[in-house]
Amino acid sequence: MEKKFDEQCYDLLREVPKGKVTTYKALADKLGSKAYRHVGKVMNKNPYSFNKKGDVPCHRVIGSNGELVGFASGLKNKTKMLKEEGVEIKNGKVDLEKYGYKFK
DNA sequence: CGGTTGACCAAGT
DNA sequence: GACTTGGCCAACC
Repeated sequence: MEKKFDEQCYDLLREVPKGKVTTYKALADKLGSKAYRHVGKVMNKNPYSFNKKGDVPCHRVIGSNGELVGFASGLKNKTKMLKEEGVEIKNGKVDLEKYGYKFK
């Protein structure tokens, strides 16, 4: 057990390419847990912001239904960033079928 | 060790 | 269709 659940979340998140998004549920599920909540909590504290060396695109993480749930810097900002990356957002929602990244 | 906390989710009212 | 409740899991105090 080298990495904590938190760090695994970050690692998985780093895997998400630009222009794609993932869900808290997918992350937790991929890690073999249902700690959706914990993922968000960790992201909120996120020791690595995508703006820092950690390069963790926390803004690419959204709700399970493709709906943007929350963001420390403001949901508006999150939406904007995603749009900048090429993700089409309708009414604060993302098309998971198109932009939802699937982990291997 | 027990209780609190979360950027959640699904179901119920 | 908007709001409330319960549940789930791991980290933190």
